[in-house]
Amino acid sequence: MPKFSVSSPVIKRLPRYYRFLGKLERQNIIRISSRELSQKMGFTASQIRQDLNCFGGFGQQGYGYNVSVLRKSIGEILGINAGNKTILIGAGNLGKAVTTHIDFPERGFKLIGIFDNNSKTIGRITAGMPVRNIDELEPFCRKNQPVCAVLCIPETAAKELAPKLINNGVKAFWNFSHYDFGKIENIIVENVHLADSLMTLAYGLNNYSGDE
Amino acid sequence: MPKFSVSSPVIKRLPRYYRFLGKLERQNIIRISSRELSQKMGFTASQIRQDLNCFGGFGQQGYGYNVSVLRKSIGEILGINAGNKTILIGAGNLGKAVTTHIDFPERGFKLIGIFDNNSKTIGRITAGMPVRNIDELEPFCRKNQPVCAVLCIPETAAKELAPKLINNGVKAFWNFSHYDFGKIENIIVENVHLADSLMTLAYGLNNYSGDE
DNA sequence: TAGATTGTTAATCGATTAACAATC
DNA sequence: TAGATTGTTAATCGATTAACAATC
Repeated sequence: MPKFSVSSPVIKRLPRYYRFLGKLERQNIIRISSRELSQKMGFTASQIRQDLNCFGGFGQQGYGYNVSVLRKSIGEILGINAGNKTILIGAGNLGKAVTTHIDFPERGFKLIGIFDNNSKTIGRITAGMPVRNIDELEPFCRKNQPVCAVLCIPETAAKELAPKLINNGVKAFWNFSHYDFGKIENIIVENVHLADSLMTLAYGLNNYSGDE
Repeated sequence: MPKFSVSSPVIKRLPRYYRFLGKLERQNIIRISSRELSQKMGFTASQIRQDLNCFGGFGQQGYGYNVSVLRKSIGEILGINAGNKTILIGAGNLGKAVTTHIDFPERGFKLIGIFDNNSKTIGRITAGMPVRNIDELEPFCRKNQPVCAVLCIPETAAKELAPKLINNGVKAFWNFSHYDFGKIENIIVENVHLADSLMTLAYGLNNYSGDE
């Protein structure tokens, strides 16, 4: 649907639009103009119209945008209904939190397996399924063909497992580890560097907050 | 130290530099040129030199940069030793994971209190301290003056608590909730929208991965 | 129809990259 | 000194904003 390759700043804004439109929908707001939406979201109206027009004309001159139609459209663009088969590796504190905190189906993913190497954790029921032994990882992949892996493991483990997963057909990684994938053809990686985020906050706190 | 207000893309790269320099240090690498570092990190050498020169000349012509000096300098710029007093609100799965997974002192923060409203959670020892009743939040703030709050709570709770925390002198928020702070004078907010991150990955998976 | 607001083109702004003189 | 590599200025690139004709 996109006219051509859409720039990454635009794509990163799509979930935000989706979220805000959801809020509007829950407030029973039927239509909204780019100007009203811009005020609510802190973007410019121009940017909103530019962004949306990367994917086609969702609005109507003189009227604006239909909230629920627009939300549904953005959901489709994002692939919210794709149900991409996904495994999660590392059922420690972080892995468990991700598993319980994120509504995978709602975001376009289907969690089909959880793995860990810790004998205390293996077998425990998490998100309705038993944590599997990491030894079963490759056979499991061959059989069930997950396309996405969530990495809640240390850097060293990620470094070791990533090539194996790629070999077994995994195309996308949600990477919470410090392992650096670099650029790999046809593989997409979304890094979540929580510590980096916190350090950015430290910078702000020490340089911009308060009376300066 | 910064010559003048440094742009946000630069600041967001600082933790990454810090992290990579740490790796180099552990490999006992003493010096590195911007070109070598650029190859390792996937930036251009030009960008690295530009970025660093926002804060002063850390290098030496003909030599490059001293790894550990540069790392230490970036750490100081980020405020890694500031020990900003911090409270965490919401000791559910996500809050617990953040508490255990993030090394706060290492990032410039000192965790001094954890709060929840769930009677099952209150009193439980987490990160070496008891989870406090949310009712104690304001008195605690008045007494202990935290400058930073980590919000691992739902949007509604964040909406209610944010103004109270600001009133009590909190200057910085690490916000895992969907609550939208907007722009507030002298208050800095670092949002972590995990679901947004995952949806970005969905987009990539459905549009760029594989043979397209 | 007149008013409103989009879709889209053009102008601006900022960030990245290239180039090179300064200098270790 | 000669070679290497920075610090910094200038050129390019891309993203955001402004403007306006198209149109509901």
